[in-house]
Amino acid sequence: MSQSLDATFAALADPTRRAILSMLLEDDMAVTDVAEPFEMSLAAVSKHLVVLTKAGLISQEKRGRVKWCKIEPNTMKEASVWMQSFGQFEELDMDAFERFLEAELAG
Amino acid sequence: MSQSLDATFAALADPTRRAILSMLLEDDMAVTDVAEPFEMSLAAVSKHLVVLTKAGLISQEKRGRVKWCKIEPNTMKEASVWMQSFGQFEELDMDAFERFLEAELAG
DNA sequence: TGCATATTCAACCATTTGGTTGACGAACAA
DNA sequence: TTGTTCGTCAACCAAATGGTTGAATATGCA
Repeated sequence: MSQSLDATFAALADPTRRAILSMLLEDDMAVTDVAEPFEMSLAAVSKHLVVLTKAGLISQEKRGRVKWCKIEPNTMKEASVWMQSFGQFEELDMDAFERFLEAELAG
Repeated sequence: MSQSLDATFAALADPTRRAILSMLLEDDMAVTDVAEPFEMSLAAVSKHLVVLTKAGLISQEKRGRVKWCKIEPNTMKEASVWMQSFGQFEELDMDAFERFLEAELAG
């Protein structure tokens, strides 16, 4: 489902979370492996993953003990297109544009 | 000059600030006029404008008593480019997008 | 001069954010 | 069963965020 731009941009505002997204671009990963390169606790990384999940930027699926994280590109696409619209379609009604995106990307 | 992605995304995470950017797409505006449609104090809007300025998303120029705000599209473009690096997005449904554009721009 | 307008500053407040630690439950392995 | 690994939860903390109000500054105008 389509997440809010608020949550998407807030999630992207943190460098740790952007790094996590870059890592997940390579491949799906378990929570412990996601946390490994960071100099913070596993619990902290786990919280970052919750933020990313709530924003719809990743999804998590538990198989056995292991919770796998994978990128959900649609949400980022929505934000990306919202941003590109500045400068390209300056005359657009942005409210209508947001409604359009929401409808398009929901499907 | 290039601002940090942290600041750019954090600035974009607030709906008031995105609304301000949409308004400034139409035209440059004075601080008081930017604040007018919002149900919050002028000081609060002034703070939002500081955030947008520090992020490089707008610039402000004082002429007489009036401080004019204008969009700086380059910063948003840089963030947009960062997102494009996640280039896994499927293309938007361009037919639907063009129908939307046509409808919007006709009005 | 004296007053109104435009904007910011300063102090304050409640909430959110990003981190910590220790305890916990769930799943595997011996 | 016993122990180990995976991940979250709960409580706590400091700092940042988004808002308020009232005072201050700076410009323009009569």
